[in-house]
Parts: sequence; structure tokens; C-alpha cells
Amino acid sequence: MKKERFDHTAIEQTAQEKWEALKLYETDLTDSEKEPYYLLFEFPYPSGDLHIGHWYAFALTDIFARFKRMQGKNVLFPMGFDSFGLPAENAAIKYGKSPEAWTLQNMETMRAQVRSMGTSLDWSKEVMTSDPSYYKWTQWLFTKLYEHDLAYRKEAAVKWCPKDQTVLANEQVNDGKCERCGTEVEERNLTQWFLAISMYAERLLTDLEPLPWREEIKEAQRAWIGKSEGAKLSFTLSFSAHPEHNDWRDEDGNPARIEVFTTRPDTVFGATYIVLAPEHPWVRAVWDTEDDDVVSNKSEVVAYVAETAKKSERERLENKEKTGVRLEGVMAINPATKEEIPVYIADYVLASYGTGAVMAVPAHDERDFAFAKTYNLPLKRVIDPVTGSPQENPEDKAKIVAVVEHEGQVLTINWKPELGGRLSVGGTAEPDEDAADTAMREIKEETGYTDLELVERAEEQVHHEYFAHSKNKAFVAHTTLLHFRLNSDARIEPALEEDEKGKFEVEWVPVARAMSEIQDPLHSYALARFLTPSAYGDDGLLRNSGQFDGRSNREAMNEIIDFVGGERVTNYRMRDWSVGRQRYWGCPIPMVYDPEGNAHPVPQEHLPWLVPTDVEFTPTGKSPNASSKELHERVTRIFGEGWTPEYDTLDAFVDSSWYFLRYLDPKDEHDFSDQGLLKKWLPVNRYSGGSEHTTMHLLYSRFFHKALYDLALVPTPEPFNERMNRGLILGPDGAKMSKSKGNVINPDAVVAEHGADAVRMYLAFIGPYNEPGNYPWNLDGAGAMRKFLDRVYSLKEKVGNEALTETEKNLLAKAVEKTTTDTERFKFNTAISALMVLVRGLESSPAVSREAYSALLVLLAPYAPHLAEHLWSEVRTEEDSESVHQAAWPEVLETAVSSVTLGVQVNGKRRGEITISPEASEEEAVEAAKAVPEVFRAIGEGEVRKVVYVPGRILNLMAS
RNA sequence: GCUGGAGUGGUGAAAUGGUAGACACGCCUGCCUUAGGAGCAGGUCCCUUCGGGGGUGGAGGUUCAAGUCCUCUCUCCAGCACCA
Repeated sequence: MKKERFDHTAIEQTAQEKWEALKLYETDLTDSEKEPYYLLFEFPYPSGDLHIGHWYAFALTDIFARFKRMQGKNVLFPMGFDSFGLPAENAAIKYGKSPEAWTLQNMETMRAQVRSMGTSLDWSKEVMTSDPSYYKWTQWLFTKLYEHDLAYRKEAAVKWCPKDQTVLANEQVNDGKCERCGTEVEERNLTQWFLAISMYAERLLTDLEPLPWREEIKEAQRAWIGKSEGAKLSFTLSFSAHPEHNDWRDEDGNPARIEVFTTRPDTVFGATYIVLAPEHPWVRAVWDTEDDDVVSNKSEVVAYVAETAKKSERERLENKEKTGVRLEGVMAINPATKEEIPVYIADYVLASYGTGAVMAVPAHDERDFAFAKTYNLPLKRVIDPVTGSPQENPEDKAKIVAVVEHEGQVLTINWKPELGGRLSVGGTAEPDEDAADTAMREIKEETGYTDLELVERAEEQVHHEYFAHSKNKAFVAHTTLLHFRLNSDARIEPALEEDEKGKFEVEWVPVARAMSEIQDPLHSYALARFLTPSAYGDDGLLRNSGQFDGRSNREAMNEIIDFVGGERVTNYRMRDWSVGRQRYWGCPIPMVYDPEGNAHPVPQEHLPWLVPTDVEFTPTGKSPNASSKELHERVTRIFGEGWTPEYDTLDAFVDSSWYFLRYLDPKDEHDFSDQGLLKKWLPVNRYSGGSEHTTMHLLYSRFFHKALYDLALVPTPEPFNERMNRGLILGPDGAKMSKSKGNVINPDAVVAEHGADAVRMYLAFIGPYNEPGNYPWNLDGAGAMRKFLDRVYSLKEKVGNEALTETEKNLLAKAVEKTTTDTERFKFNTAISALMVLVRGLESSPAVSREAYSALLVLLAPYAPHLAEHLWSEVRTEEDSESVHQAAWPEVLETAVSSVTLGVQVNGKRRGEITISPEASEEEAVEAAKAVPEVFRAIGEGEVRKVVYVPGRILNLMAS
């Protein structure tokens, strides 16, 4: 039989016209009967072209909107445009068109395209961030934040893109390059507007916990916030060569001491020098002072500071070799040991994190270790490592582990695996003998080598806890580590104890192999300790730490902070949000300056504070708005002579931080939204978006929302409940789509061929929508979906007035159950597969009841809204709703399933299957199973000793 | 390096601890033909002496039963990264 191919163009148009005529998708926000459900997706930037990624974002979220509506929810499913932004300005520069006109035209094109997808969007709630009726309220909210000290101005080093001629947020810089154009980013000091997001760091962190988000999303936010707990410690400076400077104060009158932030105050006894960031205020003070004697090598210091200032952040990172300069004549006093330690400046210390100064503990910090190695600074170990596994009441024991090296090889004792495998040489320390002597004697006895030279004796001891099975006793071995070199292979006959003979082999193995083969934690520590020296940051027992010796470092942490007069502090990586942009096509910052230069917010009656139109927006490094005569005249007219405008515009992330609030009341001229509706509709039930917005947009809007919450402007502390990150549609070549690669899929051509429904379904079928994955676009897939839809279409011919059959009932029960749960979980792929199974089942009988077919159409409606609508209009009866999209989603049916097929295992291996009633008793099941030849054969001579029977699931027979 | 996520056919992928690979793509065989980018039927993890045996990156473990839980390990992806 030749399948009929339906005319999707006609069907789509008719269906869309019908929906508009019925006003199906205009949500009555005040409806009090149905439960509200706010479904949101990230509104797009109007770039002008609608690519397959937009389909993936909008059309698939639409599946869920239709589903929830059919479930009787009052669904708000709005759309808008994030229409301020750089591309409009770039296009304007390129084509000489006004950014506004360019943007408006793009939005017009995109609206038509989005409609063609068959989305059930409520366009009556549309917002555009570049529309004065919207940005009036962006500005108003900004002034509210300003009034509550959440928006402020300060001079700051900002990231500056020389190509785009604008300041970038930290997030817009990737690997030291502008995320937009890839140009190397520079640092500039400018007075900038900031939003105080760091004040909300802790709440952004704690409120994250209960949110039902995927762990990776939460983790990305946590990493971004970057909380670390530690202490601020004070190091007093001393000017040894010039004690008269000990009263020295910096410009602000601060005494000569340096505050450091550290997460490891427990290691303060091991701090052997101090490092300041080159931009540290104290260094600046040294630079500025007239007195050349404060730092005797001032010119060298100044040169280093100037050199690092020239370097971009990227260059500083590229050069992993640590550089720095010592401040000669200045010493710091370690508050724990009271010893004088040198002070350095080095660019591996960042001015912007912590206090811009660190105490260097080279023994326990990799970076400090690297720096110390370069500058030959002393290491002081203050923690004895603990290895092995904790034991109860271990007995003390003194041990020695010796690493013997000779020509790139290490002397090992290779015991039988059950006796410990490969180890380095070791033994028990004798109380009256030097450890080195004991070790040499033991090595001689065990291996016969005599010509040994001690290279190093580890300063620290390793506390190794273990359980000796031979003695049935737990021990903690206080282990001395020794490093020997073999000078010659002079060797005598080993003098082994009787019980040791033949139990091990003496073997020289290359260092690398020894490292991988020696598994015992104590011995592998010893090896690493001598052969690949590095810092270690692990926990253990304090040593070289005065009164704290022998204590656990973690447990003594707080006491050490108190001991040195420090203060417990929490530090965050996240810094305040720089929101000023030296750009034209953005929301003007609604601030003006009086003749003295003080900032004042533009009063509400003058909002919206319009984007000027008489500007020169070719990049000059200044905000284009500075060239507007109108803006100057406006300020003079309203505020008076001598007043000046703010020229900067807001980062577009500010616009998008609250758009979901405006959807509720997009035309309100008197308020940013409606309090009653906010109460009813917040938080957003489900927010679907791209993983690229996990840290920026998502974090910013959470912050913004919390700030508004504190100002009693929104009713909830969190804006979004569920968050779903979707994946990425790749080009057919498996690479990310981009115009330059020429692998961009034009959806229009595919839609023209297979229809919007087929494209929607293909995208839905490609993989789970709630997991970020990468899916190469495959045209055959859309064709396959079309084939399926054609089958649904052809199936109509078999529809008759017969009653629903038992078979159909069972098929439907399964399909309803699966499509309901899977659609709910955004697992559209498996929901579609359930529909396919259903259709195949219906196809296999000669006739299909109208009831079964109608039910199929209802289940299909969210996925293929046009075709479902068309077929519905052909088969529906008087009682049915006019549109399939007004039909109720079926309840999951409790059908009396008459029989189930379940697997039969014998001794855990599948041998066959039986088809029995789900209520069948164990005896019946076993009886049926034994009748299956394969099962019978598998049991063979044996006897069934035990039966595991899970009705409807499995039957497992244990036979001997 | 740190953190998180993930490893299942040629591909996209399925599997409340209970018949591994559903549903598709692709491929193979056949049928039909008005020769199509069509439709239909069957096949498609590996080995097999056709009884079976093996198989979810690898090695162990828990369990009547493990892709799923636990331990170790390898690989890939993502985020962060000189953050003290």
C-alpha cells in the first residue's frame, strides 16, 4: 500500500489560523480556577536569523507548554527579545543603519519565523529590553539599587577590549581574550559603575542548596562564587637596616604591617617569607614616598611593578616561571615564630583576591614552593604527614624507611604480594642507635650492599598507622625517612634471619617504575619525598609549631589563629559586577553629575532616560553618548548649568536579569510589574536554557532577584524553581555550527520539505532534552519523523466506530503512562518512542476504534501540534473539544493487564520467559517456568533449592 | 591541577537493582514497481560444534540478580584555574 503523504503546508497554515482565531494561547494571568504554571525559556537576542538552535530552544519548550496546558494548568509561556547589545551597533557601524531600526527589523523577521514553528507562545506578553517602556523600569530598578547602596561607582582596573572599545565583565573574558571577538584584553583603570553582587555571595550559595537543579549547574555556580574560609593574619614590618623607619606609616596612616589572607593559618609557623602583589597599596606607597631608604632597592622594585603593569593578564599567566623582587631592607615578623622573614613582590600574587598579599609557606604550597626554589628561600615543614588507615589504640613504634638510589634506579625489596609487594628498604629503629646507622646495618643485612652515603634525612616524620596481621595488633609507626646513595656496588653475602629467607627478592628498578609499583602509602610517600620533591598540602600532625607540636593541624587551626592574633574570615572569588559599558546601544545608566561631580539618580518622573539619537557611534574609546548634544542639553535643561550626564550604558545582563518579571505586566506604565501577579506566578516553575548561561545570566538574575526581594519588590528570594539546560545542535559535520565553517543548517529548507511537526519531533527525538549533550544534525532523522507522521496520517483510513478493544486499551495504557512521565521529565525522545510503539500496535489490527485514534492524537498533540489538529478536526465528535489542544491529557489508566511476560533465570542466568497473570502465585510461576524447555534443561538433574519471584518482574530459580 | 558530569552497537540512544541494546538512523537480504530521496517483509552486539558461551572502558566487591550500588583505575567532555 502506498502511503499517503499529507500536505503539511496547508495543514500548518490552517491549524495556526485556527489557534489564533480561538485565542488559545493568551493566558489570563488572573484566572483563579486553574493552577498557574510559569514556563520560561531564555529570550533571544534578535540577531536576525533564526537557526536550528532557536528551534531547539523554543519549539521543544513548546512541547512542554502544550503538555502542561492539556493537563489543565494555566500556562504562562511568553516570549520577548533581549534587544540591546553590541551586534546592533556593529551592524550600524558596518551598514550605516541605526541600531534601533536594525533591531526592530530583525525582531519582525524572527516573530514570523517563530510563529511558523507552531509554538503556543503568548505574544501579548512580549517584552523588548530596548523599548523605552521596558528600559524605563530597568533604570528605575537601578536607581532603587543605588538608593540602597547596591550600585556604586569606584575606580577599578577593568578588562578593556581594544577592538570593541569597551569594558568587559570578568565573565566576558576567556583566557585573557574578549569572548566576543577574541582580541587580547587589556587592563585599564576607569571609574565604573558596579552592582554589589559580592554582598550576596553567601546567600547565593546557601539558597542554591535546596534548588532542584542538576548538580553540575549548582557546582558551576559554587565554583564561580568561589568561597574559601580562612583567616586574616597580620605581619608587622621591621626595617632592620633603618630602625628609625619602624614608625613608618603609609599615605593613609596605616602602620607598617601587612595583612594576608590564608586558608591555611595552621601552617603559619612555616611561613618563611611574605609576598605582595605588585599592585598592593603598600608597594604603591613605597613607590610614592620621597624617602628612598625605606626600601633600599627601590628602583628595582619600581621597574618590576612597571613591567608587570605592562603585561596583560594573559602574559602573566603564560609565564609559569615565577618571578619577583625582594624588598631589600624590609623584613616582616612572623607572628607565630617572631622571626624576621623577607618580603617579596611577585606577580603570582593577585591584587584582586584576598588582601593582595600572602604568607608564603613553601613546604606546604605548590606555588610558594616553586617561588622558593627559584629564589633559594628556606623551606620549613610544619606538618608531619599521616599515612595508612586510622586504627584504634595503635601501639607506638619507631621505624625507618630508606630510599637507596644508584644510577637512576632504586633499591627495592620485592616481597611476595601477600607480604606487602614491592617496598623500599626499611626497618625498626633502635633506641640507642642513630637512625642512619640502623638503616645502613639493615640494608647490609638484607641486601648486602655496603658502600652507602646518606644524602638527606627528612626533617619530618611520617606517622603511619597500620594493622599487623602477623601480630594481630595495630601500630602507629613514627617513621624516619632517609635518602641514601650507593657509591659502589660493593656487596657482601646478606645475613638473613631464618624466617626471612626466600620470601623476597632484592631488585633495582628504575625510579618511574618504582613509583608506580610501590603501593604502600608510607613507602610511596618516602619515594616521592626524595625523588620528586614538591610541596604537600595534606593534613597531619603539627611539628616545628611551638606549643602546638603533635596536635592535628585541622583541630588546632582556630587556636593558632588566636595565638597569632588573627581573625577568621571568609573570602569569595566573585567580585562585584562591573556593569558600565562604553557603548551606545544599551540601557543608559540613569545617573547625572552635579557641578561638583557627585552622582545623582535621574528622578522617576524623567524616566525613561532615553537613548540619545544624535550620536557618533564609531568606536573612539569614549562612550558614543558623549557626542550627543541632545543629551547634554537635556541634562542642562532638567538639572541646571554645570550638570553632566553619565555616558555609559548598562551591561545587557542587567536587562535580562528581570525580564521574566515584566512578562507578567508588560504594558504597565506605573510599575515594573504587578505585585499581585508576582505573588501568584513566582517563582518561575521551569526555566529552560543553554548551559552557556549557567554562571553569568543565571547567577546575575538570582542576585538581582534577591536584591529586589530585600527591597520588598518581589515576593520570593529565588526567581526560578527548576532549571533545565539543554544540549547543542551541531552541524552535520559534528562541529559547532558557525557561518565561517559553512555548516549552519537552514531550518527553512528542512521545514519546507518535511514540515514543522517533523522538525520539532526530530529535535525532540534526538536525545534527552534535560541533559546537555551534543547532537549532530542529521537530515535523515527529520525524514524518519515525517515517515512516522505519514503513518499516523494513513492510519486514519482504518478508523471506524467500533468500540475500544482490549488490545487497544493495553496499548494505550502503556503509551499514556510513558508519554506522561517522560514528557514531564523533558525526556521527549522516549516519549516519542512510546508513541511509535503505540502506532505500530494500532497498525497491526485491521481496524482502529475512533476512541483509540483520538487518544493517540491527544498524546501526539504537543509533539506534532499541526497534524494532530488536522486529524482531530476530521475524526472528532460533537462532545470533543474544538481543538485537540483544548482536549484533556489522559489520566494514566489503571488497566487490568491480563498477562505479563517475565524473564526466567536459573542461577541468575536468563534461560527463557513465561507469560502469566501478574497475580500468579509463586507456585504457578515455577510450574509455568518448568514447562519451558530451556529452563527445564538448565535445571537438569539439579533440584530447585530457592526461588526468587517478583511478580511481573522476574523469576529466578536457584538449582543445585 | 581542582571540581563536576559521562563512558553501552557503525550512529543518536533505551533500560524503578530484575529479559542489556527499546525507539530510530545507517547497513544487509528479499519482495513490489508506475524505478523513488517511495512502499512492504525480514535481518543487523560478538563467538558457537546450534546444546550454548561471552558482552555495557578496565580490575575487584556486595547481591538470588549489577549498565545501574561500593572500592580502585583508565579515558573523554564541561566548568574553574598562580584564588593563597
